[in-house]
Amino acid sequence: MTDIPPKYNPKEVEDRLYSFWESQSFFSAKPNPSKEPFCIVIPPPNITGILHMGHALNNTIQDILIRFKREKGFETLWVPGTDHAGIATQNMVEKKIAERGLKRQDLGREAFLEEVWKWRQNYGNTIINQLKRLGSSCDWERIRFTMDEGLSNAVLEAFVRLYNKGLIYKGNYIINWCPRCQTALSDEEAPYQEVEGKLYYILYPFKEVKSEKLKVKGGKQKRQGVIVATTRPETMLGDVAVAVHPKDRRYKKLIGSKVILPLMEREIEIIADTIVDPNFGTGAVKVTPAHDPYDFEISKRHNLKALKIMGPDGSMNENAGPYKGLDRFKAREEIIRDLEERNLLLKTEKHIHSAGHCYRCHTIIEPYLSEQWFVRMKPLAKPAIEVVKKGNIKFHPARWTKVYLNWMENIKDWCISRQIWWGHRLPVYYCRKCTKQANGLKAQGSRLKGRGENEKGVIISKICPEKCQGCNSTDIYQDEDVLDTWFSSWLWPFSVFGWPKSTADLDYFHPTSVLVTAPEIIFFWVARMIMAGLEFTGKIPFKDVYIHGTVRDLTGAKMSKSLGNIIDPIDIIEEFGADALRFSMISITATGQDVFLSREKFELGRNFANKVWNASRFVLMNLKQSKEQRAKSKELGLSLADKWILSRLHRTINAVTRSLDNYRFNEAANTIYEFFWHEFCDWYLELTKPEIGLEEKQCILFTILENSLKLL
RNA sequence: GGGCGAUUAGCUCAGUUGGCUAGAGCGUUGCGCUUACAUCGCAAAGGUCACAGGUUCGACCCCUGUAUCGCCCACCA
Repeated sequence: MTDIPPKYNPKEVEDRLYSFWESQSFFSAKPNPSKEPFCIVIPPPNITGILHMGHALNNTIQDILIRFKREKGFETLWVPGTDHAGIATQNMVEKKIAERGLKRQDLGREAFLEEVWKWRQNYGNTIINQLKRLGSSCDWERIRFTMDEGLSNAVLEAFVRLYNKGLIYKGNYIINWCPRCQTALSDEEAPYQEVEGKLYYILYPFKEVKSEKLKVKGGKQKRQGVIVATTRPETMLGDVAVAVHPKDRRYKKLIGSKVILPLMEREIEIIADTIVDPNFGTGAVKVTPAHDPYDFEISKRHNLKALKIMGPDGSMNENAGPYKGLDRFKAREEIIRDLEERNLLLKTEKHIHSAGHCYRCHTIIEPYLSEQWFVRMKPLAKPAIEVVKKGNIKFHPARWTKVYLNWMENIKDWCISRQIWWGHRLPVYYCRKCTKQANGLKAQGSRLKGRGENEKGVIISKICPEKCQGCNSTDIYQDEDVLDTWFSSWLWPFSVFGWPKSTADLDYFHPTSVLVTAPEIIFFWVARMIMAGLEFTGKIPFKDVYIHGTVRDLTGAKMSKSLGNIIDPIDIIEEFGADALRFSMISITATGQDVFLSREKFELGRNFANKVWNASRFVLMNLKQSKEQRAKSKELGLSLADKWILSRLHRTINAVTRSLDNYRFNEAANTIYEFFWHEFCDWYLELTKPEIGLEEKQCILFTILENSLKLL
């Protein structure tokens, strides 16, 4: 803004411009039983986060909805907050103390957590402040955090209830393990990505074949052993069998015979299992129960023991013989070299396959056998499928319904324990005496727990029990693990209102009205909230789910720090203004479509904001009357132009309302843009200039301006 | 392997109940500093709406198939 005319008093105009914002009491909605409320809970961004364009889009949409409903006279509430982001935050703080040469183990659990809370104190509000800068009209008095006392209480309550219903169990299974973060992850936290790897063909010689005599040439190989194909040769150290399809002619006769596991020189059996696809590789699969989920299944069917060859950090352990201590990828190299030396590596071919990656640090995850806690999901999914099928919860655009249902119908149990320190610690306690006994029995092979049965010496309780109910011992300790962050997020729509306590807020604002989020969050959060809502409150948590597109750069890549293609919303706010940012985003984002951003695209909003500013300035600088006087001069003769612009205004109001009712935000934005710029400014304002001194003209100008700003 | 989305002006994209001479922003060309705005105004050029069939009085929009690009999911040893 340069060259402001001298007669124009910027302060005065600004005061006028914003006066009607202030005249409305937006915030701190209170339960008002006589009115139907409109309520949104913000998808809690994580406390390590900084505002990115996805947030900007998401919050702008919510802000539009909430302001729209306010304008329509609803009692509105928009609850903001953050989640504690267990793994991400812990990584952040670990990095910070590493600068002092410390590991979290050096500090110990308690001192480390103090560091985390300190970190949160200093940095945890960054994103909240950024949301404020964006202009989100949340109820900032009500800001919530998943580690707050009330919300933590809800987490423990939920765990105990599910456990008592037999919906939480502990078990030894293959889970996704991040060797860098050294914790278990849920399936959703380990998204599959394509990796260019290799498929190694390895000969497992028959028992009778002396390995020193091996001469591998041409067709002779088959007579000397079985060839298996693998992408992860290092796991062969933990092989306990070779599996073939029972009907595979090539191998039928071999079932039951033995081969020698190379390098380890162990005897393993050839077994038959229908899970094996005869058309892949050689049709023979090495079976590594401790390091592959499907091999684990096979091992259960054939009663094979699982042999773990890797430690939690992804390095080889004492079962790996000479490879002990090597990192998994280093071990792979050495094993390949050793196999080559022995003429056992027959072929290597390029192979593109998918591997899970840690969603926090992008390390390739390791399928890893370990004892974890799980939520049994099928029973929770059933009612959550029904409410969507019945239309009690609607997705916008509707196509996401199918995605949701498909996932829900194939849902797997949810691994909820994490081997980190920052988070809600499991409300699980053990009596040292009883568990010792139980472990003794386990070692003798007796089966101790069934589905939902209490393991001996295990106490599930929100508070630490004073003594063991079994043996009265007071030697009690708590499980070391914490819960998946999403185990607190899935309670969000009612935990923010005080659940499990029954509160007036909960009664009035829950279920909420609409949930606005990105597609990748459907599984993480939306589906789980629906399940939790039905399970714990008996109600759906929201009626509408609006799924907006993903923000991408011009090449279509998702914006991410690692790609370096981020456009920082704060930069845009500083250069163009928050209104320009928000208006641009909305007007270029078609319903549910991904949005491809570049810096230049924000010029659209900047230019429009500038137009609005100048038009407002022009109207207000010519205004002579007070608001009260203007109200008095209502009944005036209207010219054709006056009637025209007023009719266009009302048409615009109707069109914008209709668009917003149908979640068609870009349409609404473009409607008001078109009206304000090309009808109001280009025509009416110009037409009025000669008569600007007339009271009735000023009156109409002000009316149009005020209503346009309200629409905007 | 399954599911989904996209394909419209030089560029980026809108276009929901099938009825237009198919629209916008940016860019381009010409003119314009008329006391809100050059982050502007006026005017103009620019499209066989991916391709091939079909339904219909009428299709950018509905149906079938093809091609290209992208995304998500899946037990790719």
